[in-house]
Amino acid sequence: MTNLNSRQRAQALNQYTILDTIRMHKEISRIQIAEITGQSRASVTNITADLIKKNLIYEKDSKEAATPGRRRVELAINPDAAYVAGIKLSSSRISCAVTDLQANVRSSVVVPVQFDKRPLSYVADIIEDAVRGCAAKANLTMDKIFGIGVGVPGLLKSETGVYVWNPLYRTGETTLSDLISKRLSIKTYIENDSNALTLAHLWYGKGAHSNNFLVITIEEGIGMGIIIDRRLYRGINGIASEFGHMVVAPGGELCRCGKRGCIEAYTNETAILSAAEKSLRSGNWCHENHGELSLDLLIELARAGNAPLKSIFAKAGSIMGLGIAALVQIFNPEKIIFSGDGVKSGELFFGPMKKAIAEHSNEEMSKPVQIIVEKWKDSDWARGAATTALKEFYKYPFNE
Amino acid sequence: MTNLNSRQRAQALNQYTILDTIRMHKEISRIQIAEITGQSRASVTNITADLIKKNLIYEKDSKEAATPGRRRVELAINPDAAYVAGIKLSSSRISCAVTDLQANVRSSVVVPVQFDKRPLSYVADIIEDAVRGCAAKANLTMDKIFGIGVGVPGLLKSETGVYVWNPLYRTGETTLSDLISKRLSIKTYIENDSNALTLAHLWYGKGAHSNNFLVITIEEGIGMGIIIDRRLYRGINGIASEFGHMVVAPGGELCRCGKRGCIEAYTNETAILSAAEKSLRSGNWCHENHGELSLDLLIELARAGNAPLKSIFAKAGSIMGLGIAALVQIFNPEKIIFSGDGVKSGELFFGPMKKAIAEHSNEEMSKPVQIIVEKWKDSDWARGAATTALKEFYKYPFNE
DNA sequence: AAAATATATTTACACAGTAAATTAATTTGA
DNA sequence: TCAAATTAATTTACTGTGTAAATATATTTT
Repeated sequence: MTNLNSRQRAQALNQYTILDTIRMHKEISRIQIAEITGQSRASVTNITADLIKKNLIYEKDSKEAATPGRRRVELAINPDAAYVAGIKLSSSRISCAVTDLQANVRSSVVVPVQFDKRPLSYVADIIEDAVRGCAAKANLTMDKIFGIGVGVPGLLKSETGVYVWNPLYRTGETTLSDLISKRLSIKTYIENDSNALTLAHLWYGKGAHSNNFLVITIEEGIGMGIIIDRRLYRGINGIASEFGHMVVAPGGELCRCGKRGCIEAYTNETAILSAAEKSLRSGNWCHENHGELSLDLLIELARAGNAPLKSIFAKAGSIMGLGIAALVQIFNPEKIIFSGDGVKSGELFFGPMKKAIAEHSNEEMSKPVQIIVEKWKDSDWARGAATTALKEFYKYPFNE
Repeated sequence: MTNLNSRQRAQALNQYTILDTIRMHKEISRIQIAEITGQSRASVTNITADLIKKNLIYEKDSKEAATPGRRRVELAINPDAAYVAGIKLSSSRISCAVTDLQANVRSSVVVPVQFDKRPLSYVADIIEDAVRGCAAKANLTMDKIFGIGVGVPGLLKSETGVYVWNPLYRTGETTLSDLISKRLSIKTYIENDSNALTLAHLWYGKGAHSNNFLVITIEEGIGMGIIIDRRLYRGINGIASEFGHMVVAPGGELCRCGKRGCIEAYTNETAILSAAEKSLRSGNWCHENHGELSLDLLIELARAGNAPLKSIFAKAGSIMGLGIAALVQIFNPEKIIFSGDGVKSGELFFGPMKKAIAEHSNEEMSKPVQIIVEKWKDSDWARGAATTALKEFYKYPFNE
């Protein structure tokens, strides 16, 4: 599987390039593949024949076209050639999804869970059940699941799966990926949750046709993924892109990471909730009328015209904008994609953010950047995690 | 030269890999090359034979070794196989250097120049003279000069050489690289000065064995170069890494770029000089005693114990540290290299900077980073620019 | 139905790179 | 001093991917 010599590497690359080209274009003829990849038609015929034999791709019924000459036969990935599972760990729950080769979610489940008190094996138990349940729900036997991707918050060295900083469970000798792969006998890949989601954007989302972009995730934590030349950048220790804990206000608010003035300390859900609580308490607000304070409620009130709340969102947005401006100056990216549950605050947050970006970055750099706020779906995290496993599948589909 | 088919591309890659391996290791035997590149011994023999025939490399006299068996024949780049010229434009002067294939400076000249009043052709004239002079000084005829690299401050799209923002001369329709290549009939490459210097570090300097690092240049402007996976990152428009104009103090000092609170507005030579002048004027300092105010003088006075001056350097260092901390969080780089004339302020500046980095970044990320302050040589800028041309040479040395 | 046109496959082959054998250059030890 | 041992480099014989060109296939146009 590994340790190929230079000729085999060149061959593997040609094969991978063709498969990747088909995946990216969804439907594409052999001639187009030859043009795009620079390989000869004969070669494309051979390699695609191999892929068809292995059931990874199939020929679509050629559609009518009013041009003379033989019709192009469109090739497409067979989404049912294999499946993967994706797991996302959050502070309060574990989400699981099973997807096909095109990252279509076939089934998903969410299990509420408390991390802090239980041993890691308990977490692994829940994940095992979730994967089995998810597979069953999608009418799949476990042997159809090619791999499992796990997305976790915090800093971890992605090659080894070892945590550097972990907000969820106590870090021990065993890694979660080992526990899971042992239980289910399925290869398991662990990755920072934002990085995994970024890969999903690269392969199937708004970044499918971009080479350089950033993904910012807004949830309990503020995360980032960096795509450079269509590859995920992880840094020297695999712990890069800790954008949320970049300091924008030296000596400012205390952050849960221990530093002061981090972006996260102003922009995550907790920060907004606690600022809102303070504001509402000082006003004539009656708590019982609305029950538990939630982000959804705050958004509703702010949209209805509550000025102090509006300014809380605006301040958070401005701080975010200052950080994003720095990223714009440094990366000159094609686009910045905002994902995660936190995007629901919408223009309350992103309006002021965009203003701050314009103010704190050079026009030449900020104007061409596309700011994309994704519509968020609950299974997106787990789907992102699944992509981590999909990536491995596409890497080595030729050696059984 | 371009437009190779997939087989030719694979071949070119193998050839390049071997040449690159020799360059990186300075001296290396065929067996080692085979091991490192994963190619067969036979192949290495063939390709290196080709390189020897073309005079790009040569066999060193094998040295004595106390091990049994036939001695390894060390191969090395022939530095005299070709030469390149490098040009660096600063606000007050043009520096030129001619280097060999190993980036050794063979000769260099500096020409004082005023940009603002003259047409671009005047600049090109000076450059032409400088290159001819430099070549003569190194006893080389012009046909030995393979290429010219020009390093310029400001934002420019590197493929086209077109300026986006230029602090030196009025930007017109013609690009400087076109003017030069026409005059001398030598292929000319233009690149942001910091990027060029960063390439020099990657190929011949402190970054020679690192895959991911940053270079910060301190001069009139604060510049940055980003190396990711041994490649220079330029961003989507080729204008990335504008670190100097990242805002760290919203609403702070006015910067020459028009924004407020940029790192450059606190840390470049002008900022320090003007802060110092204010401080000295308010004290009992006698201007005539010391002549013109210069950075060298300020450093001398601060080192001698002038507390207000010391704190000016310290403040600049802290601001830089805040910015660097952000880079550390985002990139998790292996090392950060500081270059440029500004490094001469030494610990006055870098001491407080390091303290600020530690304060504003997570320990897991800041501790492994190597902060390297380069000793600065005057010809380093021009040498960096020359590297831009060298890079192109190594890319295509096989097709004449 | 033949001509024109475009796509895909087959054929015949080139040649870069490989494995294995051979040659070359050394040290070690008897 | 010379055979044995050891390691490096080259040569030999061959493999097989990928290529160019020819051919087959599928379709529209006239």
